Amino acid sequence: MREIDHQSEVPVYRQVAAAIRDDIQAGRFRPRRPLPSEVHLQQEFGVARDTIRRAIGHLAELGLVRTVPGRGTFVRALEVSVVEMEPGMRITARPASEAEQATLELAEGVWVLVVERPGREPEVLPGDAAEIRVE
Amino acid sequence: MREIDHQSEVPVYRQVAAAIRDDIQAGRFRPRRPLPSEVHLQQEFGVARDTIRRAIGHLAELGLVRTVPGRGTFVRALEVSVVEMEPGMRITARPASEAEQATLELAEGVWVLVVERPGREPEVLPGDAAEIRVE
DNA sequence: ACGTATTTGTACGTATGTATC
DNA sequence: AGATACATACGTACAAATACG
Repeated sequence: MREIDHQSEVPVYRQVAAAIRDDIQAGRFRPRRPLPSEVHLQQEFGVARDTIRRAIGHLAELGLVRTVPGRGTFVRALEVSVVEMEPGMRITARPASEAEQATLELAEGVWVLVVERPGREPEVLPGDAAEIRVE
Repeated sequence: MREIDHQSEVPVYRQVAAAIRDDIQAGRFRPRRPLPSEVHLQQEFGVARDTIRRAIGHLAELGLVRTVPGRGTFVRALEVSVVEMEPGMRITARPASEAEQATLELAEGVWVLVVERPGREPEVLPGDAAEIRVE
């Protein structure tokens, strides 16, 4: 059983989320690998499944994990793409297709950025892990 | 009791969300006014409070409403601001202050855009209801 | 092709805490 | 202080998606 303080003013689900985040950053839960199941985590932390789901939901909002129904919750391999704006470039945004949602490991509702450069193929980036810069 | 189909393949909380959204658009729930309380809605729709909260959470994600602990859930008066980018302008983004969260009716976690034009006061816009354009 | 086990999703209920009025 | 409203947390049950033998 893990270190949860039910008396703390910080909600249990946030404590759990922080613990899982730390585990991800410590390498215990690896990118592209699933977290333990909700039931497993529930037992490990000694909290209700509801609480685990809130914790995971919070991490999903932050873009750290991504949940797939019937399969599990996976640690996102997230690298921020940095795009330097140059003359003639165009960047547009649109909802991700299902295929993009899968290959880019996007949470539901996350958009993609389409980067168009003259004479090149358009590039599609995850909207929640891209940075646009201008000199 | 309202029109909920528990056999439908669309989840109850989405049906409730749709019904509330329709009520907002039909003017039954007005901008800047609170929705009925969760307990009231629970009785009106004949579902669990949990389900009402999911429905409201969904609407909050869409930016249609905003929930304030201890007070209620309010219909957002949302107008999309359109900003035309011109030479010399700068737009930056940052987390909303508490004051901005209140006056701009922002959900938690929504950022604001700061629009700076030479020789003018900076303008602060809600990040979830602003559109930046370039000719 | 089919059933079974696993995992997440939804929905219900109940209790208690915290914020606001 | 008391009433009202949202927030968190517990529990339970079943449905739906997936994976596998």
